[in-house]
Amino acid sequence: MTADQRSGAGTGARPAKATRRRGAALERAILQATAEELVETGYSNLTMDRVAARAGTSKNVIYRRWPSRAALSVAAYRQMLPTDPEDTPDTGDLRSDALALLNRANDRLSSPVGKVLRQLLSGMQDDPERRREIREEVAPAGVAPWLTILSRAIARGEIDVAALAPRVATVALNLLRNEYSISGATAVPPTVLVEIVDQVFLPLVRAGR
Amino acid sequence: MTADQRSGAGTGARPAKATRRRGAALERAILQATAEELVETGYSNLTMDRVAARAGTSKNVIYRRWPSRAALSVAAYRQMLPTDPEDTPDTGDLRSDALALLNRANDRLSSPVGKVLRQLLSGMQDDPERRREIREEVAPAGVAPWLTILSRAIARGEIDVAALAPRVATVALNLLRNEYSISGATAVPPTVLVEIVDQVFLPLVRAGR
Amino acid sequence: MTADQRSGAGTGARPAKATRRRGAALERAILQATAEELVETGYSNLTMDRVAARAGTSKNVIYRRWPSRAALSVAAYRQMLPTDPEDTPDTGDLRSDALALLNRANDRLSSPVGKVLRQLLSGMQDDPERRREIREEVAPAGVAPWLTILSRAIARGEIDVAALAPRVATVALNLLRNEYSISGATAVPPTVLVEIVDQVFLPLVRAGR
Amino acid sequence: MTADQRSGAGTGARPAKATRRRGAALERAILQATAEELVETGYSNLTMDRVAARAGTSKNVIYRRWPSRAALSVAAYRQMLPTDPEDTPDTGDLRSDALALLNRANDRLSSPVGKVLRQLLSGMQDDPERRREIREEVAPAGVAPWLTILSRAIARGEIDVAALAPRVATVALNLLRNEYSISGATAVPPTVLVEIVDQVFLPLVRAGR
DNA sequence: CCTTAATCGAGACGGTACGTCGTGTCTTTAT
DNA sequence: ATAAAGACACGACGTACCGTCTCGATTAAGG
Repeated sequence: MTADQRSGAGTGARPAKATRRRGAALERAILQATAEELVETGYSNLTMDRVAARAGTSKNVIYRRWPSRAALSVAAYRQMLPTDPEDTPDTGDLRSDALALLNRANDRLSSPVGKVLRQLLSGMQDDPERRREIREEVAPAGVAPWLTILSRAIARGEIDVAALAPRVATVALNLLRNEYSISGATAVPPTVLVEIVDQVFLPLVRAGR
Repeated sequence: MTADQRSGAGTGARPAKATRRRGAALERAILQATAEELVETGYSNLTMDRVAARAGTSKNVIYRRWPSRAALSVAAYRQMLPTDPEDTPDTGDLRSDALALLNRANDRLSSPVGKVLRQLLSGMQDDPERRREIREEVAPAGVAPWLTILSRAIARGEIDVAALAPRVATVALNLLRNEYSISGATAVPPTVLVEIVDQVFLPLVRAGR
Repeated sequence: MTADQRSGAGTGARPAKATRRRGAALERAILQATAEELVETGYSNLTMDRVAARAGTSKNVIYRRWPSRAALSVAAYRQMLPTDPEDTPDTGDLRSDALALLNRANDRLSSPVGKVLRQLLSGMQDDPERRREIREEVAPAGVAPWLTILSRAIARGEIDVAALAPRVATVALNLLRNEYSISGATAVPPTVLVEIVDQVFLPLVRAGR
Repeated sequence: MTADQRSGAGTGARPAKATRRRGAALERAILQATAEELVETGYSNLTMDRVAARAGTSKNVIYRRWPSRAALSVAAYRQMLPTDPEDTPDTGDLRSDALALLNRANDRLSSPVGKVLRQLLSGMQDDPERRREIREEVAPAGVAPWLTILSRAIARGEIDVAALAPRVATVALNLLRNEYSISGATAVPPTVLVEIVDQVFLPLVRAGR
């Protein structure tokens, strides 16, 4: 939250905001407040009243921009995503690369941001529109680096080109996601990641050799 | 509430049930009503008031048995599960067996009961107690038949004994579950099942041969 | 309550009021509804739910203005009081004047409004705040005309000035009130009024002569 | 509360009542419990559940004997009344006698028992049956001594026989009662008693002389 | 520069559902 | 047969949040 965003809210003689926010600045403040609420209380406990209060605005202003709690939350989630491009690991060894990628995915899913993501996916079980938004935002993000490390392994002659098939390339990621969808909030232990890589991922990509 | 405010209950023209339900019979009626509400309106739209009305009882009676909407719903879900033992397919061909099992799982997950299951898992993101209940109820159910068909294939010499490793045996099921957790409410098309079996499951179990 | 449980209000086929009531207009509507309920069902059977329904609003709105059923009822009672100034009888004869005043008081106490008053006084036995409100609103109202007719009688030389002492001037009224507090709901018969005037009031005010 | 009334209520391993009470003993225990609740929490906060618990019995047993909370409370109130015959003051002076009687009435009305009485009268505004019960029990009690002191004053030649008229004889008592019905819970200050006697009672009974 | 239309902030409004409490009735078990 | 225990069906409580609305204050833009 930027410092000028809210002047002494709650003080008896309110000094009156320096200037009334509009447009983009206001929108950012609302999304920021929503993001904070999402992290602190979770999606299912997020209320429009609290978001409005935290952002120093009114529900009216929020509903003018987003039609529902769900839409607002998805919009706020987008702001939470890291924007820096991720560098794909390149150790020269497929197993190390895969473990690195899987660990990174695990870190993200177990981070506050990941927790929010899972809550959103859950909370929008019956809102296909929002689900699509989230899926399109998130899903593709993870596939590319796997294709990269597989391509390098193919180049090294380690595995066959068949491993680039989407179902094969994403198998580790999908199994990890599945762990979360079953286990709920807690982080997946590293042991499981090793199992996924050694018992499923590596045997599979090497099968076609 | 001041006590002189009390209304006389039961003076209306109630049909007056033959005899007042109690204990198990009443419990069954409540779970039945809950199950119907779950199928008709979904978990997130289920209200205690409606369940009570539908069951012809009062919220009081419900809260005496289950501490929350979540607990009630999980209990009702249990009643919805089919109780007949499932016969494991045995076609003499591992691929056919796997497809049959996966199709059956898909049918279940896309059925009303499956829909309810997914809603429950979603709605209890932050209620580890209920999650555990569901997981324990549901998860193990699906693994056994996979071990069976794999054992037969091993006996036939089709695949290696390594395929009995839990992560390997459940890989198809887990990938299917993952499809649902991503795609949401809609059923997974048969094409995907075939892909999972042919691109992942079969190559993997045959890898150790 | 988990927040994903939220229902959409207003989707039904509401008639949709021309314009939404606010402030004074709304307040009047609520007090009107309360007054009607008080007369129809009595204070002890008055419920916030019914008042809200009758006024076409929600309990929320009522509780925002009045902290309790008691406070609401007292406020409604105020609206029920006649606002027109009462003309003091002046027959030239103290006995006739007194009987006229006492009859009027009896009529008021036995009217629906009077019944409500008595219910309120009863129902707020242990709410000193509300009692004070009622007392201040109601008690003084009745004393003035008695002082007037007594003053006239003094001017006529009928009685002594000592009759203006508060305890003396209000004795008839207080005895009438006492009849109600003992007898409960029913009206006090005219015979009693005559007795009070002839056996107590007149002898007393004439005593000092 | 008699000692054998309740054995270790609330202790983990209930020792089981020595013997199960029946008939009169049970009835007394219930009325005793009711009386205690009336004094402690007041009529409007008295609940059947608590009475049953306190008496170590069940609501069923209570309802078999008394049809309602009101009837039970009135019955319990009767048990609270002092049974010893009251001695009428005889100072040889009507004013002293009257003040003594009025003070005694004031003490009773402001005592816990008096408080209960007023609550009952209030709470049964619309239960004529119970009101009658209370009135018949209580009202006559107070009149006799007033007739006694007035008779003695007549014998002394202090006042005229007309003072024995019921309305006259009870005027002080009724005015005191009225004070309570207006002021509510608080005790009436002694000043008021003196005023009633000196400004109303004495002038009135002496008027006919 | 001054009007004018739009938007903001604040909060009231009409609803639905919550989880709790007390009523008076009913059922069961044990004395 | 009745006591004790407690479940049952009902209605009301007071609170929370929804999504809509009204209202005055502020702000940007156009004549």
